[in-house]
Amino acid sequence: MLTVRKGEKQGSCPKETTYCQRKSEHLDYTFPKKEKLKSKKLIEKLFSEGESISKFPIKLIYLETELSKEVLVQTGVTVPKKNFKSAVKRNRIKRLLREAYRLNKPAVFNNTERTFAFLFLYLGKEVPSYPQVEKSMKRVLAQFIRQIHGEKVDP
RNA sequence: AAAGCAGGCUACCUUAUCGCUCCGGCAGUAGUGUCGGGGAGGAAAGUCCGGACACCACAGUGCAACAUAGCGGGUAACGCCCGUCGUUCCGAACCCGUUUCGGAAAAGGACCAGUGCAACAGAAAGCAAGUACAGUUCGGCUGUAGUGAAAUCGGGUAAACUCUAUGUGGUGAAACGUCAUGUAAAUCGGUGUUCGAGGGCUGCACGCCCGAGCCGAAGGGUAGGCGGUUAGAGCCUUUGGGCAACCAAAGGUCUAGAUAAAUGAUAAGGGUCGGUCUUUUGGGGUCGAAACAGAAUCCGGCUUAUGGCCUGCUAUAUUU
Repeated sequence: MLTVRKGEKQGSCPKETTYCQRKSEHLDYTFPKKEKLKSKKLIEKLFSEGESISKFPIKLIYLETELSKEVLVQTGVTVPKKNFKSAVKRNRIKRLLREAYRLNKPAVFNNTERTFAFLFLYLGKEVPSYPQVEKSMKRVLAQFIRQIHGEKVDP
C-alpha cells in the first residue's frame, strides 16, 4: 500500500534566466489582474457597440476604447450558463480560454498601439480539448489583426 | 462467487516548463521587481432543518399558518444523534408459546368532540334498514343462522380532515458599518404637520410605537474602496467519565480567502483498473479509462450525486 502524504509538495523551482530574455523580445505570457476586464459598464458597452469575430466555437467581441489601467487590452471570458449548467464545466472552459489567450496574446500586443476591450464567448455545446481551443483562438486573433490593420488603411 | 444493508478509509502520484491568487521579508516615492510560504470538497451541491452574527425603536395579545409527536439522554440548537420500551416484518431455536435469541422497518398523542372513508364477502357497513328459521305476551318483541376484522353497534381508520399538547417575530453578507464620488438638502404640481401624511412592529385583527414629510412630473448622479471576512460550538493526540450519542482535562497545532470571481495549462514518466496480443510460468507489448463535482459570512445536521478499497451482518447458490 502506498500512502502519499499531503502537504509535502515540492517547492517551486527557481525561475530560469530565460524570463528576462523573453521580456526583451516582447514575449509576455503573463495574464495579471489589471489585464482582466472587470468593469460592468464596459462589458455592457461591448455588447451594444462592440464588433465581433466568430470562428466556431469561439466568438470575440472587441471595442476600441480608453482603459483606466495602463495596458493595451483588457480581456474577459464568458461561457453561457444556458449551455453548461455545471459550474465545473464552465470553469474548465473559461480556464482553457484564458490559457489559450495568455499563450497567444503576443500576436496582438506586438501588432498594435491602440487599446481594446476583449470579450471571448464560448458558443459550443461540448467541453473542448485544449488543442481545439488553441486552434480556434489563433484563427480568431489572426482575423482580428487583419481587421484592425484593414481599418487603419481604409480611412 | 454475485446481491442487499450497515460502518470505516480514500478521492491517482512525480518531475519539468509556463501561468493565477493571497500572506510575509527585502528593494523602490510609486507602478513594480525579487525571495520564501499558503491555496477547494466529501459532498464545497440541494438550500431542506437548526444556530452564531447583523439590522428591523421595545419585541405585546389573539387568530391564522407551519413544524413536531412513547419515555429518557446528548447538544449552542434542531425536525439531528444516542439509548430504551412498545408495535410490525423476517430468520433460527426449543420447554411450540402474544416464548427466547438474532436482524430489519417506521408514518409510535387522540377516532365515548364532529365530519369523512372502507376492497372482497354479505340481503344489509354506520341518518340504519332488513334475509331465513324458531319462539312469542302478536309489538319488527326475542333468540339462532349466514358474510366479515367489524352487524340496530362507545368496531376500524388520523403518510383522512380534524382535535390536543409543545414550539416558531421578520429579513438575510446583495445583512450591516464606514470612506470616497456627485451640480441636487435644487425646480414644478398634489397632499399633510397633534382634526396627523407616511411608516414600523407578523400574513390578519387588536393594541402599541416613530412622527414631518410623502406621492407624482421633468431632469441629474453613482453602480467603487475598506471593514464585516476567516482562530472557529476549530483540528489532532493522550487520559478519565458514560452502554452510547457525547462530555471533561492536559498537551500540541494554525489549516483557502477569490469578488466578471484565483487554486490552472502542456509534456514526459510511474502506479491502478479494463480490453486485446504474446509467453511453459513469472512477465512483456499495445490501446483505452479514472467518477460525482468548484469555496463565496461561518458552524451543526439532513438529503441527493458518485469512482475505488476494507470490515461486519443477512439470506441465496456452488465447490471441498
